[in-house]
Amino acid sequence: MVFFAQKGYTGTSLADIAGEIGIKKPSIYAHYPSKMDLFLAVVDVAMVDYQQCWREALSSSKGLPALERLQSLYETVFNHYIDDPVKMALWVRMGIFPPTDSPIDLLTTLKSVNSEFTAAIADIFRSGIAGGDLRDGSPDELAHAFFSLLIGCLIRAVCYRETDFRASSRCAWDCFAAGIKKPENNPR
Amino acid sequence: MVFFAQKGYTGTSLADIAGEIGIKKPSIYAHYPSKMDLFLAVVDVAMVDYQQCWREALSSSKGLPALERLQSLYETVFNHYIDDPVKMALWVRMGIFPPTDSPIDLLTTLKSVNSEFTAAIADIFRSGIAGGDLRDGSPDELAHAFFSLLIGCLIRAVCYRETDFRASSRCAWDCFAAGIKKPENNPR
DNA sequence: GTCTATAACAAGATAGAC
DNA sequence: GTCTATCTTGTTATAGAC
Repeated sequence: MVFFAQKGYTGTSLADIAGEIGIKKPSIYAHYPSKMDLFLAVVDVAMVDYQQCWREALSSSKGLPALERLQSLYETVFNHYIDDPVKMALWVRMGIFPPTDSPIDLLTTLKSVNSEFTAAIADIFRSGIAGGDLRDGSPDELAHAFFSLLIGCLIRAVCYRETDFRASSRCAWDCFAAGIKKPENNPR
Repeated sequence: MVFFAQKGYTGTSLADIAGEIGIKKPSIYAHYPSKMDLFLAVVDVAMVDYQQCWREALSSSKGLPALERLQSLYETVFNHYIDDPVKMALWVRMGIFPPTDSPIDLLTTLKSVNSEFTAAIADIFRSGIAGGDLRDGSPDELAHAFFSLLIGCLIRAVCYRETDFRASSRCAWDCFAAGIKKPENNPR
């Protein structure tokens, strides 16, 4: 929902939401028992969308060499969010600043959802290092670096909405890719 | 202020703040004409602190070779925030999700503050490329990549508070540094 | 400067008619 | 399911005593 993404949980009133969809405030309670339940339903949709995005990206890139696969994942997830600023803003907000009085621990939930994908990224690094394509290093730390770059680029895109960061984010990836690639063996 | 960082502007009540510092709610109005004025004063402190951090980091690293200077800046700013999670949370929140009903455009203000430092980083890239230390590329895009990695690492640190990301963020920098460095000229 | 008291208001939530 | 009307709570803000 647009309002939760832009104004946050406490900043959004039920009157806002009701007006958006053309009904009056009390009618919301015919669909959701409370504001928090409505919010959690919205978050749930975003969470499923996030998981689908990653799972599809992982399965469709299966078999690629490590570096190309990482780039494919980076680009797929980046494009998934860069084209939908509202979705991205909601996700960033929930991931960093969930409402403090939520009945379930949203941060913990999101982290456990994410752990599936950080583990997958770490595995790709592991196999790339084992295969000699990638420079040696800790797979977990490298996965952290991967995610840091990705969310850093996405967040700058949220923040500077008027600028198109596609090219710059591609540049960021190119630098990172050059840094994780195993240096060519100098002939002789 | 702790509450603004943790619960945001709308999520923070004046009663919270008054209780924190040991006075009663109405007494706040002896110091600030409104809640928003109080908030803007807090933001102003954070903004000055941010500028000081960057300006000191820039001046104390003056004269270093481009790559070392970039690393010095990265580490200085990272450490400045990693040691103070509240300060970091406030800064991230204001930078991404400022209150929507602020009388001044906080996002624009922050961006103009930041433009001084993105320009400085781009200049360092420019001179590093000219001097042959760094790989060729667009200085502005490289500066974007630098900031993306930095705030990505910081935001992951906000999010996963229980994990110490110092080592991992150093790893992220090492990858990036290896990627922006000019490849050694293969002898022969 | 800080307090008690209170006004004015907005927001979440509920009851009951249609 | 949706509405009007109402209740309750929490919050900003002000007035006036100490």
